[in-house]
Amino acid sequence: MKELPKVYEPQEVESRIYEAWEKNGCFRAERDPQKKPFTIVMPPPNVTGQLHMGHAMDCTLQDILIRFKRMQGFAALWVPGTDHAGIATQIKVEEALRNEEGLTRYDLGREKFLDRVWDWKNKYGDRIVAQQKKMGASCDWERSRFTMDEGCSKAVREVFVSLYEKGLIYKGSRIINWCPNCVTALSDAEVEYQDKPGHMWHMRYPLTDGSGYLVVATTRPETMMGDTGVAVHPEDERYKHLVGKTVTLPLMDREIPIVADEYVEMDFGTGCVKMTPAHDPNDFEVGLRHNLDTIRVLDDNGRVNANGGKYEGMDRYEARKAVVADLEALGLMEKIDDYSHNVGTCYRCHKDVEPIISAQWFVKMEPLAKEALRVVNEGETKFVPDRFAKTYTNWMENVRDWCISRQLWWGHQIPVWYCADCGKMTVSREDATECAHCGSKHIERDPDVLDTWFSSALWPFSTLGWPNADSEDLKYFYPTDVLVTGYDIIFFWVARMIFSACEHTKLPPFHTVFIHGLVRDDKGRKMSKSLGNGIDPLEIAENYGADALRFNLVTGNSPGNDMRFYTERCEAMRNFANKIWNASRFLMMNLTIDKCALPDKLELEDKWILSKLNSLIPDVTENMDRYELGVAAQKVYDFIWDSYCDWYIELTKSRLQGEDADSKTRAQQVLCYVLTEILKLLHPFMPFITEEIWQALPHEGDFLMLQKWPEYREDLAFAAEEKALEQVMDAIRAIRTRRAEMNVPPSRKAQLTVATAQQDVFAAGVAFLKRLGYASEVTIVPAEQAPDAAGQVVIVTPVAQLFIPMGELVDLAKEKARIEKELKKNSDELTKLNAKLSNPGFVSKAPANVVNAEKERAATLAELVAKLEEQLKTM
RNA sequence: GGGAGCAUAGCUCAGCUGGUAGAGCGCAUGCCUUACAAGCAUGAUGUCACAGGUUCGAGCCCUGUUGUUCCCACCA
Repeated sequence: MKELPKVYEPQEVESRIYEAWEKNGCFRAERDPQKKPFTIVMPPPNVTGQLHMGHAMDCTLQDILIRFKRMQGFAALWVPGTDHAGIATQIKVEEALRNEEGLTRYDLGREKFLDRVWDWKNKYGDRIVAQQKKMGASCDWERSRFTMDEGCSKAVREVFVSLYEKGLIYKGSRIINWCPNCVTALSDAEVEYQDKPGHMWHMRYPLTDGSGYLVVATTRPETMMGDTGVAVHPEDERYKHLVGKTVTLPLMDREIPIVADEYVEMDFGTGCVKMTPAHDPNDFEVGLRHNLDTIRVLDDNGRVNANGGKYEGMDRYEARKAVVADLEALGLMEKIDDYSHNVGTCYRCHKDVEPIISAQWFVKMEPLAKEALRVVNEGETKFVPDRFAKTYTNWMENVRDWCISRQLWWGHQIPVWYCADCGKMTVSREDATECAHCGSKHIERDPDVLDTWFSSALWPFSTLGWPNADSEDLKYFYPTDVLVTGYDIIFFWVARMIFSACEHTKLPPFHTVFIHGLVRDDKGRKMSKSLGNGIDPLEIAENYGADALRFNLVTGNSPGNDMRFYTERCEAMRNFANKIWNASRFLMMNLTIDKCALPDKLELEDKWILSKLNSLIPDVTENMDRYELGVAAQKVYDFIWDSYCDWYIELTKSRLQGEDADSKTRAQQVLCYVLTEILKLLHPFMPFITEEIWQALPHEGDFLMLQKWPEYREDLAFAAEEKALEQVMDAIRAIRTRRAEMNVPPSRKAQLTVATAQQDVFAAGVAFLKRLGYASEVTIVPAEQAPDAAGQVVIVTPVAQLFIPMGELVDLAKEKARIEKELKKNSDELTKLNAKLSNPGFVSKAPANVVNAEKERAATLAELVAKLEEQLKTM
């Protein structure tokens, strides 16, 4: 027998096991008509990113589900892949370019720059995959995809063109969110609002006729050069008479109209609002209604442009200062209040976003949202936990058109060509060489690329071969089953996948969206680079083992809720792994059999553990089916540590070390059988250590990960035996408690007399009472033949009285006090119970099994109370 | 302004369809009992935020209150 180390060493085991799985094709999903498919597509991480704790959790949850389903006999496919992550990746490469060579992307030009990005992608693209492998991810790596690979690109092209042809993609000039730092448009979802302290400037705009001035209140004085009107509420008595007149825009000396619009709130500010249609979405709308000019005053870099008069060339913050100073100098600044307000910032660089009017491409959302809402409302796609369905529908009901063009180079370039001759657009699935309208060769491709999420939105079907309708994978594995992701990208991604799939495949992409929370640091803060409070999952895996990390990430929190990450908790999980390791080590040290089949004869403790295991199996399976992974894991944990290790192994020791060879073999068989079943139940959570141990045990088949998930067995339900042994265990616990209270060391054995009506049960438990109850000798007598209590310690359990002659060790007064305390506790409980049972409402309305259970409990309590009272009398 | 979550042991959190309040860590006491001191045994600690209601019975269901966190929208 191999000598195993006392302490489990995960590092060596994990890499070796993973390699073995991979080499033997354990992760490969075959299309098997005999099996049902089960498919998960992985949320593709940024190709140049690194695995963080959130990924680790996401990865673990998916791996648990996929391993569970694989063991249940499904053709389980987990499609991995990475995302090109437009802005993020481009920024990184630009940074490197600047730092290493002092160049900008413009210095290189588009083509050469893109070559650089691909180099970067090829260099770092495998890093995240390696990290996922460390976590134990059982993906089908051969089906790995990238959002810009050929197939995905084809899908993107197809979707763009078909949406365009249906009129669901259009180009238009709208107010969009513009990041002057990233120099691109952003979608609404990519803007994060932050409360920032600022000011409310009250500025005087003189009436052109010289009859006074209006005061407008604004938080953004630097946009005033683009003002093309002042709006007041039509009902506002203060300003009604001025509507139709004009004011002269200070500093620009331009005459602009005063218009009436319901948009203005009379109670806010001064009731007069400056209108800057080119730089504010609301002003833009008002501008449309009143035919106001649109004057853009900021350029793409956030600097004042030629329309900004003398401020041209200043950046937006300089311009603000200058405008304010000039107005003050002119006596036009009425007052400045402190005012904090929400400012939109770029989700990438966190710089302030500018609303700017710009010609961009949009997806028309309303028609798409309809079906996307229906599938969720009608339950074709369910959210777990279901409260997130509300988050989803809320967003979908109010969704605005999606700005999909980005002024970047890295991404899917928009498949539209503009003709220099006829001015028309050619929108094409293939690269165009001539104008589709006039045949001119003078065409130029739209330089913009698509929002990264445009391609991610197609991920569930583009990875399976769509738009190729003949794709076998698509036919077999699509629609997928479960999508696992954090609640933070429901809008970015989940929503867009659902409407895209509904539109292009006519099916919802998955039936379940399993949402998890964020992993936070131990103080409850979000882990972030800027705070420097991130914990590297790989470092944790290195120190405690990937199994321990995984277990930590799924236990102790419930679906959809954030969790705090405590490194100390990993220690506890590592200890658990070690516990299993040592239990297995013990078993292997005692193993003389080469098969784990159950014996035909079972003893009391065998039936007890088998029966408990038997009820654990459907219990855990049900939790898994309901995505209550943490609860399932906890139950397996408890069973292993408490039932198997602390009790069953201890109960078998006397047999393993005893003379009876048959009994010894049978004990080994049951130990081995139960351990094997446990390893299966635990495998999805802790794949490495379970596989390692299973390989060392007698087994059939090649890998634990390909074994069949345990099922309930009618022939292994032993309710009576289970209950019987519990009675002995109760006695053992009672003895231990008393001895501990009296500070008797375990080494000091004592004689034990058991007076009970359950003589058979206790007879079967003699060995246990000796070993675990520290009895030197055990005598069992009928209940009515209980010995004289004088000079003995008497311990009362509901089914037995235990007598131990160690009077000299006992402090009588203390003992009496203790019994009185116990008596009180039990009689109080009994009183409560009796009150309940004499309540006619309870007896008549509560279900019969509940009433019976309570009656039974009252009976045993009454017996216990009587015995305790009797015992007190003798003292 | 709209929506959602959370409030349970000293700390972090579980608690499934209402039926005797749990875990891990920490704490206390005793044990090197030849699988494991990363362990074993035993123990202490709860007005389940507050106030009502439904029910025979509420940590769980309903209403309201307070505190707290988050999401969405956004008034210049």
